[in-house]
Amino acid sequence: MPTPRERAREQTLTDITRLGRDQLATVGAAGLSVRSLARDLGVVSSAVYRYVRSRDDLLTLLVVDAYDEVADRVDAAVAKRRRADHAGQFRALAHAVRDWALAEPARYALVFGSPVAGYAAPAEQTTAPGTRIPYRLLGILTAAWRDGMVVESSVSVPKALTGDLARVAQETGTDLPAAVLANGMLAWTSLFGAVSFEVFGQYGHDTFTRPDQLFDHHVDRLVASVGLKAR
Amino acid sequence: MPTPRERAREQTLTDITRLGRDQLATVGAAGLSVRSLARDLGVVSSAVYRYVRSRDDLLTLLVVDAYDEVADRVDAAVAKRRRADHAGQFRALAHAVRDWALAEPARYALVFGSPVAGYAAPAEQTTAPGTRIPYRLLGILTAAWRDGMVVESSVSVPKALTGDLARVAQETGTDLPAAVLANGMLAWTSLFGAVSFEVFGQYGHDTFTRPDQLFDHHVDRLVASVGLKAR
DNA sequence: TGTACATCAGTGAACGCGCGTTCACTGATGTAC
DNA sequence: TGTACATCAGTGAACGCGCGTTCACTGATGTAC
Repeated sequence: MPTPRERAREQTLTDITRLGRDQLATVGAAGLSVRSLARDLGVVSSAVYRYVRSRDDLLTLLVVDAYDEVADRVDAAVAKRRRADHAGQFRALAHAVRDWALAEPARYALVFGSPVAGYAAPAEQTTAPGTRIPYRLLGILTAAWRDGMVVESSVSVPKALTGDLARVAQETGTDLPAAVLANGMLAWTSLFGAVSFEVFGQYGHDTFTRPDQLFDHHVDRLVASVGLKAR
Repeated sequence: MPTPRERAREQTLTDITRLGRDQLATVGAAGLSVRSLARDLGVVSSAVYRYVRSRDDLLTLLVVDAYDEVADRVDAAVAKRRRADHAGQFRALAHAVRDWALAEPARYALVFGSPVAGYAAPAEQTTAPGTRIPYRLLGILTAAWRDGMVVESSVSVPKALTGDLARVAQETGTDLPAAVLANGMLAWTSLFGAVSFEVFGQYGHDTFTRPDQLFDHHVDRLVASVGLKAR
């Protein structure tokens, strides 16, 4: 059982994360400041250093927090679909990413937008949470493939890519053929392109009255492009 | 003919733009500073205010500069292809964007990445340069359509989008059918998704030994998805 | 061509503000005997 | 159960640095007569 001190520490860390999220939303990652967070926390600035080693460390905390939250949403959304409904799972993943991104644009920008100048996310801490969504996508495609629910692509993959794709397939333990794996990666980047355009306002704010419908349409096309058969 | 004073002013504005680009590359848009730019320029900080009204104004200058430079590269690349080679023009556009983005990641991030916290680009100044590339893409597709070089899409567009698409078509003066226009927009967002993933390092820096080949493959798929026939 | 005046680039000081990080410290909480 | 000691959260001062913007000014360049 945790001691009162341990519980207090846990609580303070939670508060720091929450206030850090708020700061991201108002001043952005580059403007994130230990001193200002300390003020919000009602504590002297040096006290924050009991919890994070440095400003960069605080940023890493928020990066991991953001990655984990989107991935949790994705997992929850995918889990609601029937195991055999691979296309539905793919759609659920896409919509979960979009919904979270629209609700949390600053945190989306932190992990999927432009890099923060002068900050490099430490791979040991961010790789695992950062790869959860692509791994989930890969898992959905692999299951669909095993169930015979992927129409094999007639498009041939350039020779220069087959080596890399074979390595990726081996590292991730999938038995997808190279062409399908490549399609999956393209769908993945296209998905984030669509979400980024909408979240970052590239479309112009009044071009589409129903951006959700445009997104649906895009996802439909992506489902088709990876060859996922409807259930 | 310009007076020496006018030429000097022109030269200083050019220097400010160049030094601003350098700052973007090292400290990012959020870190861009009038004082530090003044130091680089060898001048007292208040002198810069003879040339830009404020820090935000400086940022706008750099946004316009970046938009215009990519668009110039795109125009030059497209112009090298034969008028009837629509698919080739599309590919040229895509590669010009990617080449520029890889050469100028900070400026690419400024205009196509996450928004800069606390800064809103003034529409009057940035809309025209910012729409050059999508307009060019639209022009390529429209010419191809008129030449009968687009296979009509069998995909139907959701009803909720037809109104918006008709308005876009009218405003831009294209006679593309809604389905092709929609395909063009999706290709456009997917293109920037692919470039952003590569420039922002989302793939992991050693996943693909030949990222150019992956991009080629992606562009091939986009050409097919909009229905552009090979020449 | 010469002179008086207007324009404008750049100076230097100032205002009021922010930042990350270190360090010696106080006092409360936790633990081992 | 009580006491001595260790741990650790939070303080407050300090270091050395940065920022945007305004303002009265000097002196060079440009222009109108």
